[in-house]
Amino acid sequence: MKKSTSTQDYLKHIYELSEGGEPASTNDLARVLKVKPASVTGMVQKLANEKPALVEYQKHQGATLTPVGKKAALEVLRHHRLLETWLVQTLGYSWAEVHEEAEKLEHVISEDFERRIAAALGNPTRDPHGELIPTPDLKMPQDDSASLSSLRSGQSATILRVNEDPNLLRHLDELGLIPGIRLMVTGYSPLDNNLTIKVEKKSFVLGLNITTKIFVEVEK
Amino acid sequence: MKKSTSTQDYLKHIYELSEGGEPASTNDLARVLKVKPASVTGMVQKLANEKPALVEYQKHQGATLTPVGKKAALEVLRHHRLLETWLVQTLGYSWAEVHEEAEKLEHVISEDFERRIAAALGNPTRDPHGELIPTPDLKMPQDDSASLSSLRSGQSATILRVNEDPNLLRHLDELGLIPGIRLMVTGYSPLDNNLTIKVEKKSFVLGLNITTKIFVEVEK
DNA sequence: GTCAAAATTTAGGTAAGACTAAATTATTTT
DNA sequence: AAAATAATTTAGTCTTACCTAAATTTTGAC
Ligand SMILES: [Mn+2]
Ligand SMILES: [Mn+2]
Ligand SMILES: [Mn+2]
Ligand SMILES: [Mn+2]
Repeated sequence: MKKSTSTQDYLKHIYELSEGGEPASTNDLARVLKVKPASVTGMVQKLANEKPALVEYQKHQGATLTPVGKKAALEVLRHHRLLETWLVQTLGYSWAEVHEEAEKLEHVISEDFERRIAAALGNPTRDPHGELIPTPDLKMPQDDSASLSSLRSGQSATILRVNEDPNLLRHLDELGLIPGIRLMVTGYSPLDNNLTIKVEKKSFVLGLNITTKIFVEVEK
Repeated sequence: MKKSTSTQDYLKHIYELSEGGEPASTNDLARVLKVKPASVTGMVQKLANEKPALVEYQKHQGATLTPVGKKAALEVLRHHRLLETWLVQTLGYSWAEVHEEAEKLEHVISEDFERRIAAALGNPTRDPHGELIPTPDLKMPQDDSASLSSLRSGQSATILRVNEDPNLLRHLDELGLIPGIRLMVTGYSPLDNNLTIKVEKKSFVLGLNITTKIFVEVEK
């Protein structure tokens, strides 16, 4: 029942690509997995014919996960996000550096290792990017964050998560807008949806392009 | 140039089996690698035909490492031993539990990861079992330890390493005879080569079967 | 609704690295 | 020195997961 590295990566990426409701297309999977579309077709057909089936697949309609496949995907995702958190906390990796390392380690660590790092980290619920970490019984917790773009003047909030786009990440890192930081909205421009936000003593004006990609917990 | 997990394990075990001077035999490799002898023949032939060659191989004569193969073997061994040290130090693994975990991780960590854990541990020279860790430039350090069996009454020493035999390990663990412990020889029996040793306030009499498998640094 | 472009699938191959069964070579025993 | 036993190698398969090239299906522009 132990799944290959390849299978685990397929399941993880099918999970991520189909989170929005749409099945993951052959082409999109090929892109994120860095293999040819023809290879993806072969692999999803195989995963759909396993017993029990890991994916639901109809020709030309893309792939979604069965409950069994989803468990397996969340297992890998839990490993990945715990590992990223742990590499950052204990080995001084930067936010940006951890991904590749976790991408390889996620497939080889034992359940014991998983429990040990989770415990050592105090059973965190989010990774360094702010992504939710699946629970030990492999459920994805409900995301209670709100988009920064939905806030208005006077509201305060703490950053939980930012989109993983590397360019955005670097930009926000320079501004100090990273998970854990507290901010306050001091202005809103209805015409262009710009928000003025204040962090510590500094203020920035941010466009919709940015504010929709920052997720926060609003103070009541 | 990046070597497969399989190749890395072959090289590591050829290194270990041929440390005594004799080439590693097909059968012995099959045993430690948990693979059939026929598979070993195929693989060592392949490794001998790589350019540059990783092993020296003559039909029926077993395999030894070329300088290139030896570097690669020491690389894996360094990873393995650093990982074991680190898992014990930072995640509370016991002495006995680490091996399997390190066996898988050794093949996937980056050089950056290696440097980070080495630095975090203070660049250790021995792993938790007391085995020497290859240096960053992949040389095996000179082993300056002496067998406990060579000591005589009045000499004091610190345990550096014990043989990895699981039964012996458990026994010595109960007696508190583990790397780092200081002991003194208080008696020697020429007829059976038994040694009486004192650790803290306790004394034990140990036979040659045990004393030849404990390695120490003698105090001058 | 037709038709070209884009996406997807099929068919046929390759490379690693394992296995089994049979053949060969080496080592012991007598 | 021959026979028996043990170790090793060869030959032929299998599985996994990739690839390319060609065929097909779907979609979007007119
Ligand atoms: Mn991965
Ligand atoms: Mn797990
Ligand atoms: Mn290994
Ligand atoms: Mn290394």
